[in-house]
Amino acid sequence: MGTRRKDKIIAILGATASGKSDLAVTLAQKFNGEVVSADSRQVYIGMDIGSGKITKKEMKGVPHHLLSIASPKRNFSAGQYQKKADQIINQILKKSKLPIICGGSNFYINTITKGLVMPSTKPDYKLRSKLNKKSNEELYKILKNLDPLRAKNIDKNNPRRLIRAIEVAPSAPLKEDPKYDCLELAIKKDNLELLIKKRIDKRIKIGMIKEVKRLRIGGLSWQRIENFGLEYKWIAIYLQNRISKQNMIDGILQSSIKLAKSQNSWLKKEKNIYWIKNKNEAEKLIKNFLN
RNA sequence: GCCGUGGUAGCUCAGUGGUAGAGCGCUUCUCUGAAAAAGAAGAGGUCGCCAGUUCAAUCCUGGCCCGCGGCA
Repeated sequence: MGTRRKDKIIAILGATASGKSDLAVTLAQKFNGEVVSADSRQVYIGMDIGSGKITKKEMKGVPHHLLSIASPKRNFSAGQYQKKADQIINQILKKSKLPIICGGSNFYINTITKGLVMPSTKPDYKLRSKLNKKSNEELYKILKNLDPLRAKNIDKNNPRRLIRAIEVAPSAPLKEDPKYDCLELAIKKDNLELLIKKRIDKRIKIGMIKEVKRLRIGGLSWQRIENFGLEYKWIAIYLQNRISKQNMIDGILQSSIKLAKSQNSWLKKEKNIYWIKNKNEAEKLIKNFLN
């Protein structure tokens, strides 16, 4: 009575600017795959250049999923991502093709690779904005009444965690239930700083600033745009004449480097990751894995 | 040259006659429906240089060096 063998999928991980998208396309071509993006910004419509979304041309005919699927006016979440990604992955598997998850939002990736079992309570944004006005102490008190157990080991200084805990209270124990057999490959790359620098210039040249203007004209508040971070944040500040263009570029660079570092340190602690330097190493590992 | 003003953490600056502070950055870490988000911890200083006053000077006094503004 063995458990059913799990379906095999691939995940391409790595810091921003490490070359995930290209590698995913190459591997998809070689192994009859389709790419499932795992990026918390690329899910939004109209956020293309600044989020580094792959272009039609760069896809080289390989189907890509979960890009431009949500309005930037609404919040997207890891839970929504998990549901959609599961659907897509199943569809790809039904076609006997190989799902290749590819992206830099490691929390999103974990919802799939680890099969995080999220609390069933959906985010309640009205409640959140109400709770956002309260101090951490007040939030903690509320949580303590609702869910004393959770209150014991929560980070008391983190309003987002407190608010979510109140939202789902009383919470069930945290669980993981992986649905797939996943080979996780992470790209090891030096010189990220230089790559990021070049990338900023290129993106400005092809209209990244206009893209942000368009978002604003499309009805997003500056606050909302700044919340998206990195290029969106700094360009929005620049467009409000709060900083110079050079400060904007410096800001994007600095935040991007910071992001890359935190992505890498997230990946470093994951046990099941294979670190690869190039596509040959990736191909070998995948061949092995699929046999 | 004269008058004024400033020199304190990598950066922008608070501050006090009694063991040196913040914000940002940096390093490390946390994360179970906002994750490019939200948090935690830590490392960084002969407080421009030299002398004086004082039990004690980053702080008061004098000199010097450097930056900035004005006058000539």
